[in-house]
Amino acid sequence: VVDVAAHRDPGSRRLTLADVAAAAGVSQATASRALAGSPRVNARTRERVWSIADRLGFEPNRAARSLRRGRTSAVGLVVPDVAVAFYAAALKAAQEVLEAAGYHVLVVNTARAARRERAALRTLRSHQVDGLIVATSGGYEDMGVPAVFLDSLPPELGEGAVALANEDGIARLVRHLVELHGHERVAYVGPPDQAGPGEEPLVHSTGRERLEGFRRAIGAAGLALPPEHVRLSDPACSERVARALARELLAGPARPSAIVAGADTLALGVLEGARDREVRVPDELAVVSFDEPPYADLLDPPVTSLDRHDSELGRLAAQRLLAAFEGVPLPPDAPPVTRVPLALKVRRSCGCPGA
Amino acid sequence: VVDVAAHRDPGSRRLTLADVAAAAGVSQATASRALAGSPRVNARTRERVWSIADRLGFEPNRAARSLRRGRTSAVGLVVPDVAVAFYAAALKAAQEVLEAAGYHVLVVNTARAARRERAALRTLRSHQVDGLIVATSGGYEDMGVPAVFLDSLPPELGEGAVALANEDGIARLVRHLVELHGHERVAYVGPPDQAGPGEEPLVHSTGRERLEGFRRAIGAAGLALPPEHVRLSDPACSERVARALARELLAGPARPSAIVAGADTLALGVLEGARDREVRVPDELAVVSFDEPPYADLLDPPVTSLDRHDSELGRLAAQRLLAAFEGVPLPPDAPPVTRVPLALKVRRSCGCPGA
DNA sequence: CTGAAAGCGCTTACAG
DNA sequence: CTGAAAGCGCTTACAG
Repeated sequence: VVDVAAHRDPGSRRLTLADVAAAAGVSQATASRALAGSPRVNARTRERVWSIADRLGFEPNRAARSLRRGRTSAVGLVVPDVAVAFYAAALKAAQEVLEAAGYHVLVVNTARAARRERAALRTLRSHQVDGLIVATSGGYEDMGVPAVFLDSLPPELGEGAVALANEDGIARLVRHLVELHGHERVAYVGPPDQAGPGEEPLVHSTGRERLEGFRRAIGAAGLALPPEHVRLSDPACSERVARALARELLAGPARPSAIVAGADTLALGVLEGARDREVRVPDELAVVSFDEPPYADLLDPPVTSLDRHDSELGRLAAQRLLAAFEGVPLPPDAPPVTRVPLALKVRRSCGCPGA
Repeated sequence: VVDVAAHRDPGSRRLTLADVAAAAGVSQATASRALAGSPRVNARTRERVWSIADRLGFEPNRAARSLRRGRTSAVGLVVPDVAVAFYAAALKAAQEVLEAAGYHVLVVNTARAARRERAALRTLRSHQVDGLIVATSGGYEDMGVPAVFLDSLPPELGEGAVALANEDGIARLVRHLVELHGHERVAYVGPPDQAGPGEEPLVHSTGRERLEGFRRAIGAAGLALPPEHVRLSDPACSERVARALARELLAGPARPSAIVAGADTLALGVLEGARDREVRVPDELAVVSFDEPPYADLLDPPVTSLDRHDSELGRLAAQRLLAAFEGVPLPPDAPPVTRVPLALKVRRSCGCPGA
């Protein structure tokens, strides 16, 4: 029923290389070489072919080229949710790098489901993508194609991986609360540390790293950590869940004096939960966030958080993939995961006077 | 230099239909028909081919299929900036609809430059995309492929267009300020009403519609509108520019008592500008926003705005494109542009007591 | 119901 | 420096 061709002007069959070659009075082979900028073609001929192709508005058929070459100049980008600012920013940055190198990008959403991730990967394989950038939700399997991982890491690291300095970042937040503000009852609301039941575990998943970072930092500070002061959210880190968790945390008698949120959406949920309980931030409760919320300065109160490097993550992953394409191996002494360090941006939610 | 093949295991040439056919003991033609679910193949044969293909993990080569069929089952999505929440949400929704219908999506960023948009469109044509969804920045030209427009509209409307009810939305905001709060000096900070110099004009561009909507609503309310009370931002609607514009608006003697922001980022900039001038919102200045800012409830003050329909826009555009693929024309009496109506969400920045 | 064969539009050894 | 020809992996008239 689909009739795309009908949309085109009646006689205007799509232009092919043969048309360009005929118009230029050369063989198709020469036309192909000329357009590819091959040095094995006369400079004048090349100019002529170029100008004719340009005048006619010729664009080579990529399907034909891909079929013939056995590669597509396409890269698949697999993300849990493009509508999340973090992934959108990473995608944009990765795309800029890849497009500049002549690759185009196929984006697929997995909705954080391992099964959908596997389906997405198969689709991308059938597209013959030359490589993958994957923010895995636990469904990654080798497609026989170079893969670079972003943010969340599977057991096997493929051609490389780029992630935030999760442990170190959490430690910074905890130290600020403890060393500067003297908090002793610090609770945590963070992303879950494992995939859903029945899904592959993420050995170095972001959630686990942040959670372990928190435990370690609290331990290093010599503080007690009652189990009920550690709360994990749903995988999407939804504000709604964090709000409920914060309400629970603030209900008991051993109420924390500070909360570390393991993601910006969780921090926003915590602020709402505090408001629900009429607990004033920062006077009665300090709140700090791993990721910077959008417009952190305009929030009530402005939220102290680590700075964001979403774009940098995307850019680095793309660069790593391009390096893999060119056969540059990971240096043997290089750490398997490139870690992007994070700095603290102090605002008012922690109790500091703010900017 | 690129050697993707080297990544694959030595002997494991990628599986082809011929392999499946051989394993099933049928011809390639029969295997093809079986996998396509053609009724013109014996049910038992079909089952056998299916199970073998499944066991082998066969995925047909899309480049070959596209080349043969003359269509790709790919749709191009052209947006100014995927990292902007509005486009990210629209993209996600469009993608869900298109993937469910067997299409995949190529996303291209234009960075709001008409020239980059033209380049993107040519790339997509060379991909032989079957259709386009375009949030144009003024560079659209017909590629001989069905196109549906999203949010911003070019002179010629292609197969259809989906946009927000811009005029009506602005009118709602103005009426709320005037009729409920009695404002008489209402200023406007909005997106620009035309493309940059030297670029094609956008006849129905979002910026122009909102601006005209504002002028009309102020006129309908019988209020004066000094020219200096209308300020247009940069095309990206950056917070920084809006902040400067708000500072200017609030400096003069004829200071407005209310500001309508034509986009959420502009509203946030206006809040910052007011803070810079130590003008309290909403006590000394009411602020309302066209789009809802992220976490509007947590801002200081919570921002009164129209509700968002980003996903709906994407979904509708995708559905319209699928209809065009199936040859469903726009009904002759249908308006050329589907308008999504917007409702007011009252919070505190307008002067209302809030929720 | 099944198969042999042509052909989609490129690129690239292979000759010259 | 240029051309004729093969072939990438599918799908689909055309025969049977």
